[in-house]
Amino acid sequence: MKYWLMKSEPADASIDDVLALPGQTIAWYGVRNYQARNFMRDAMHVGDGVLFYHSGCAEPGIAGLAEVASTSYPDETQFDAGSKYFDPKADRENPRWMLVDVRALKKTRLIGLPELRQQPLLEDMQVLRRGNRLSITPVTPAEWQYITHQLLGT
DNA sequence: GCCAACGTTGGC
DNA sequence: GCCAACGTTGGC
Repeated sequence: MKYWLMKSEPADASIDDVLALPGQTIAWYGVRNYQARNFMRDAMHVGDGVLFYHSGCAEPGIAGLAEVASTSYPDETQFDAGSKYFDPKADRENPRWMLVDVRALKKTRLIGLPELRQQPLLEDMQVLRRGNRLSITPVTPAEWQYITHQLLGT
């Protein structure tokens, strides 16, 4: 059992949007970074815990809890010439971009960046590191425990 | 294999 | 809109 933080722009797919989908599940399309892809392809397992993070918005921070809901499979948008995620170098025999399904479990109160940065226990969290741009980062069990229990009271 | 140019992310 | 950080591309 591993834990992850996954960023989504709420204008694109917010925690509310995903909770409103059938099965509360979304294919995590659009990742075009090899490190993030490798996490989905090689390291994630069904049932892994996910912190659903809102980025690129007025109030960036953790907005909900989710879980990995599938093993990895090819991201269809790489083959779609009409998609902004189209990759001309990808082909079906040799897909370049993989994704997993993510199931939203619940919306939480928003834990913003300032609040996260204020916690000594979270000072090494990857998403808080200077210059971090990775849209998927591993979360340690201690960080997960602290966020879900101390900050969210679950 | 080096590295400059360029594009993107994402907080502020 | 700005800008720091960093990944990718492509010429050499």
